[in-house]
Formats: sequence, structure tokens, C-alpha cells
Amino acid sequence: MTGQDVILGILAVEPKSGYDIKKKFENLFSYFFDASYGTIYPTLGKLEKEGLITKENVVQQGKPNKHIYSITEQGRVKFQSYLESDIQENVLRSDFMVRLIFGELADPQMVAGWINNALQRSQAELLSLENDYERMGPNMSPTQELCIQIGIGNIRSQVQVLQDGIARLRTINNNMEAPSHE
Amino acid sequence: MTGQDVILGILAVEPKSGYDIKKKFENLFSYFFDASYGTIYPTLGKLEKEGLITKENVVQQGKPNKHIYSITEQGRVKFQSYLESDIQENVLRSDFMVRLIFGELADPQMVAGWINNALQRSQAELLSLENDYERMGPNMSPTQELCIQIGIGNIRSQVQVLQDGIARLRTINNNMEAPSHE
DNA sequence: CCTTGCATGTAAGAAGTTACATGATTGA
DNA sequence: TCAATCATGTAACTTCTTACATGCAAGG
Repeated sequence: MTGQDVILGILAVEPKSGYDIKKKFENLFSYFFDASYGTIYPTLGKLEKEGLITKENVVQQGKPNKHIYSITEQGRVKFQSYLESDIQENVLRSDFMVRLIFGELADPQMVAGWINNALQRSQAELLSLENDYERMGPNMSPTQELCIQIGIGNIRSQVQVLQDGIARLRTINNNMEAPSHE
Repeated sequence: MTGQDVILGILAVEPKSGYDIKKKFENLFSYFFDASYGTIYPTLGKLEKEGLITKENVVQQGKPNKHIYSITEQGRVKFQSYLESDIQENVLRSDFMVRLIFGELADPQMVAGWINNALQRSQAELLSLENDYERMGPNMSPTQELCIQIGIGNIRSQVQVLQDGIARLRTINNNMEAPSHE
């Protein structure tokens, strides 16, 4: 699975501009995929050259013009062949967890800061995802619901483990900062 | 955080060969970081050239020679500066979750296959991680324990959500394959 | 006036993977 | 005899990010 496959999939649902696609990544895909404009625009150009999508120039008043891309029959075939390919394993890259491995090499105050920071981020992301689910839930397909449930379950578990971990580390060693109240 | 930072960190704990470092990635880091030999060896060469590590040739009998790398004082300073840098956000790339988003564009039988497959993988990884924790737990630092607890919590949650999801989808639509018993 | 949103793109470079190339030893 | 383990490395390629470049309109 590359950016190409995902972009083609988005256009298989409905025609969109590069800007719209970026929006999709920020909303629907944020917790398990992302791509920047530096990927999106060159990919759209490439897909068009290959005949998998077509471009239409849409003039707007009061706003810049848009290039709306639509998938072709060839594009649909290509996307189906992605769906039939083997599933790639999940890849997680976590700076936070790498640092936990090296915890003994770092100042305990700093480690405490990392953990509190991670907890705060996780709590914020949990709220945000739960909010998305409430807003979009009724419009989601069953598998899209499953997807966001996985995301929410993951973060909820992470928040729990971090809270327990902070409490436990505090008893081992009085180095944890008090959690900040905002 | 790049491969460089992590490799330097591993050598900050104790001297190792490229081969040993790969082993570490497969054992300790598997669920949140990985690097191939194609990253490890060129990185070791670069770090040596920069004076952050030193190489020692170790002759072995019955086995190929090893290049054991040790961190220098300069290397330790560099690694500390990584630890003091801002934490990068977690990045997850999940082909499975991408496909769940496009579930409506795929054959329901195929979707059922994806989910059962993901469940089986998750269950296998859960067993493997729990096993690691049992084996290595007593030798782990408190923050390393926290790290593996996060990993286990994540997968456990994923298994739960997938199991519930399979049951729910089965009531919606009689397309789910019976789980295989191995 | 300043920021946000809308909107498209390029260029340089970082980072990493895959496949290739080599070769001895051990155990089944 | 065959596979796995030990062990190091290169080259070509893919993929993606960051920074740059541009510019209008609306709202506070």
C-alpha cells in the first residue's frame, strides 16, 4: 500500500481535488495514514499520465480554481488489484516508545516529562476521535465504524496504561511531576 | 528520531555488531521500530566517519569475523542531544485500516477474509509479546516495562474490538467466514 | 492589518527498502 | 543434503517530507 493506492481509492468513492484529498487524510485517515501535498500533487499528475484518472478544471468565483480528478475504468481495475493484493503488516514508528527503552540513559525528570506529555497527547487524541465518531458515526459504513473503534480502543488502552504507569513509577521513585491541570 | 538515533542509543548501552543490532530490533523494538541491514550498515559507517563510534575487528573461530562498534564520548553527547529534542508524534501506517475505510468498494467475502486475517495476526502477536514480557520482564527497567505494557494493551484491545466486530458484522450480514481452528 | 482558508505546484534531499553478492559452520 | 545461523556489505530504487513559491478573499 502506497500513497497511490489510497489516493486512487479516495477518487473511487467520488471525484475530488488535491486539496479535498488532503482534507480526507486529516479527517478520516489521520490516525493510521497521512500524505503531504508534496506526495498528493505529484501522484495525481502521475495517475493522470497513466490514464487512471482524468482532470477537469473547475472555475470558482471568489476562490482559486480547482482541478477535480475523477477515476477512469482503468483506474478502478487498478484499485481492485490493490484490494486483491496481500495485506501489508501494520507499521508503527514511535519515538516515545523508543525513548522508554532508553529510559535508564536519561534524566528521570526528563523521562517523567515524556510520559506526562504522552498522556496529555493521548487524552487529546482520544477526545478528538470520540468526537469524530459521534459526529460521523451515523454516516459511516460498518467497516469504517470498526476502523474507528480500533483507533479509539487503542488510544483508550494507551491512556489507561500510562496512568497506571505514572502511579507505579511514582511509588518506585519520587520523580514524577504532578500532572498539570488546565 | 531516525535510525541513527536509535542505533547510537543501542551502542550507548553496550558495544555491538551490526548483526547484533538487527537482533535487538527484532526482539526489543519489533512492535514500534525496525531497520534493515540496508540501513544499519551504512549508518554504522557514517557514525564511525563522524567519530561518534569506533570499530573493532573481532576474530572468531568457526564463525565469520565481527565488527564490534563502541560509542565514543562525542557519540554520547550526540545521543543526549537526541534525548533532549522534541518528541516526534507516533506514526502508524495500517494497510488493514485503510482497507476498512474502503470496505464498501470490496467484495464482502474479501472483507471478511481481511478481518479474520487481522484477528489471527493480532492474536499471534499478542501471544508473542506476552511471552517476551514473561521472559524478559524481570530484566527490564521500569520504563521498558511500561513500553511493553503499552504494546500488549494495544494489541489486546485490537483483538477485542475485532472479535466484537466480527460478531456484529455477522448479524448485519451473513458473510463472515467461520474462524479457522488450527 | 493580520490570520485563516482556499488552492496548486516544484525541487532538493532525507530515509529507507529490496535485491544482490559472498561464504563458512552446524544440525537435522 | 538442505536449511538455518552467523556475518558484512553495496547499489539501485522508491517513497516521502520539507521548504519554497504564489496569490486572492473573507472575517475579525
